[in-house]
Amino acid sequence: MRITKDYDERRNEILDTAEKLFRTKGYEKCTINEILKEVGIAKGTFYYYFKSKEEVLDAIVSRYTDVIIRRANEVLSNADIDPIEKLMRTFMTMKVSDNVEDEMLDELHKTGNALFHVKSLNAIVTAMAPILVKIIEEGIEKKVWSCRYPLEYMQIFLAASLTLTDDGIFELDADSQMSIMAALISILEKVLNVPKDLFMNLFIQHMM
Amino acid sequence: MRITKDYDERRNEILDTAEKLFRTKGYEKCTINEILKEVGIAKGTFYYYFKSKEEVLDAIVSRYTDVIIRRANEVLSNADIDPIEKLMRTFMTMKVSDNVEDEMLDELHKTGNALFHVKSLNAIVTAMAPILVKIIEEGIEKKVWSCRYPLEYMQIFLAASLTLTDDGIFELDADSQMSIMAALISILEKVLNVPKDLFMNLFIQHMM
DNA sequence: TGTTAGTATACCGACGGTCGGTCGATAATG
DNA sequence: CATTATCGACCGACCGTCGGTATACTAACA
Repeated sequence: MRITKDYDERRNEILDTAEKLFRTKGYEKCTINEILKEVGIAKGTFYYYFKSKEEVLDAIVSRYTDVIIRRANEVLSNADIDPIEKLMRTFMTMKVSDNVEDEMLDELHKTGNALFHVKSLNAIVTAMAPILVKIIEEGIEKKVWSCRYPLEYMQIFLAASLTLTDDGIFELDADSQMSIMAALISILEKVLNVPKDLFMNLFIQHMM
Repeated sequence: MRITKDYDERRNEILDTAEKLFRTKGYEKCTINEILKEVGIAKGTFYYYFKSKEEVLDAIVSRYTDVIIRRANEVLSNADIDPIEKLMRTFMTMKVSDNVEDEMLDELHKTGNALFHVKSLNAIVTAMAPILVKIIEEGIEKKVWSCRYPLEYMQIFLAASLTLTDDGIFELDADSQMSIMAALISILEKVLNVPKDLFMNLFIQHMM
């Protein structure tokens, strides 16, 4: 009758299901009862693992941002690649879907989910900006580029790209999003004082 | 016993009260019953004017964005001032508190209000970007500056500044916010290909 | 021109139903 | 037998509905 499971297993079960439902219905619209029904547990069990609905959202946001941060740090600590390549790869780890998870993340934004957007935006900018700054500083030392406001530029870059490419906030078509990406890259070239189209050409290469 | 009022008067009464409460308690935390109690009306009356709580929020967002858009258009259509001055003034109309309303707007962001942020961000970027583009184009014609991606740069500028200076999303101190403003202005100088610190000096003058 | 019947408009508040969250009981585990 | 995990009835707060009512406006008639 009563099914007991390992703590982590059950917890992830709830997390996976909640994420799937948040993605399809949106956080606000999705009820806890729906999650319970889908997982096949009782109310009490849910609240044994999470103390509120919002805590589940936080956990989901963390799962994603942790992955992004980990990847970025791996790139950062790799001594074999030059700063330019590091910068490109770091941005790539945020956008390119090398697995299914990233597409799911896009879905989560679509459902008009303000809270999710704000939470992940904050988490990513706060954690990513310092990593990017280190790459910028590495490039300054190696005379690859120069930069007046490393931290602020990175914050601006991250905030703008995460906000403008979020389908839950702006419903821009693919062309418009590509134009914005091009503009962002050109800004990056300008603030780092590198030759025009240097990053853009590399970006196109990376996309192939 | 029963107090009847003019339609617009009652509607604004509800709007004013709701805004005050959203500002002090936050949109999510504020209940409709609290609004009713404060205004001194019944449930039915509220729903006679608005079909949902969210519709009230939309109306409040519109009230603010409409003012900003109107001011921006006034600046745009003024033939007596040059593009540089137009650009500065337009940005000023968004940030400088020449009346109390703007401070109230800041409060609304503080309460950790994701939905309000997303709604106003969308409204402002969508409406302001095209106006700014016209100013940019005017400057291009008059050979004041040049610009590769007018629309996209303005979208990026607006999205970044509105997001990063929002106390409800990032809790940055005054110094950090000023640094970001400085970085944003320097980006503006770079994307418009004007001399370094041109806008920055004008900005400082405007602040005096 | 004063009266009244009729209509549109603004307003009321009890009620329904949903949903997030609590809690004491209880089954499995070791 | 103690700890851990699970259960589900229950609670209270809240959003939104609905049938009905008071007030203001209009027009027709005396």
